[in-house]
Amino acid sequence: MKSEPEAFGIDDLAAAPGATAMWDGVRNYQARNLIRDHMRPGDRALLYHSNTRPPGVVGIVEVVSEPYPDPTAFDPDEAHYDPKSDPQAPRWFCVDVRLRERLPRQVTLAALRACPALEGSPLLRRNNRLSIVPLTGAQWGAVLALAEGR
DNA sequence: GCCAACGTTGGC
DNA sequence: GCCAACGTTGGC
Repeated sequence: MKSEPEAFGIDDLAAAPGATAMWDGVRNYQARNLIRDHMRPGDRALLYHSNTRPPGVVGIVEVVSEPYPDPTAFDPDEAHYDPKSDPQAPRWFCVDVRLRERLPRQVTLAALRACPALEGSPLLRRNNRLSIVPLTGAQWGAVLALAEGR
C-alpha cells in the first residue's frame, strides 16, 4: 500500500489513535477492486513511501476492518470528493489499517529493483501508478529479508 | 466508439 | 523542476 509520507506516512499512522487509520482516498478502479474484493481483517500489507527520497518500503500494516464505502467520496469538502459516488451505490472503498511494525530499516526502491526475487512484480513496473499492488508470499518474504539484511 | 487534450503520479 | 506514462474526460 503506497502513500506519500508528506500526505500520510508511517509517522502519521503511528501517531493515530491505536496506530489505526482509515485508508481512504483510493480513486483507481484496480486498486479499488483489490480493497473491495480481496482485503479482509487480518491481512497484512507492506507500507510503501512514494514521492520521497528515497522511496521504499518502511513498515508492515494489518487490515483491521472489512472493506466499506469510502466516506470521503461523499463529502464535497474532501479533496477526493467524487460526486459520481452515490451512497446508495458506492464507487470507492476503503479499509482501516493498523501499524504492526516499522521495518528495522527502509527497503529502498533501488534495493527492490536489485532483488531477483522481485523481478516482474507490478510494484517495480516502470511508472507504476497503482497505489495498491498484490505481492506473492515469496515476494513478501524477499522484501522482509532485505529489511533484515539477509 | 474514437481519440486528442488534459490531469495526475512518481521517479529522477 | 522535469518529464514519461497512463487514466480520464469530453467533443464529435
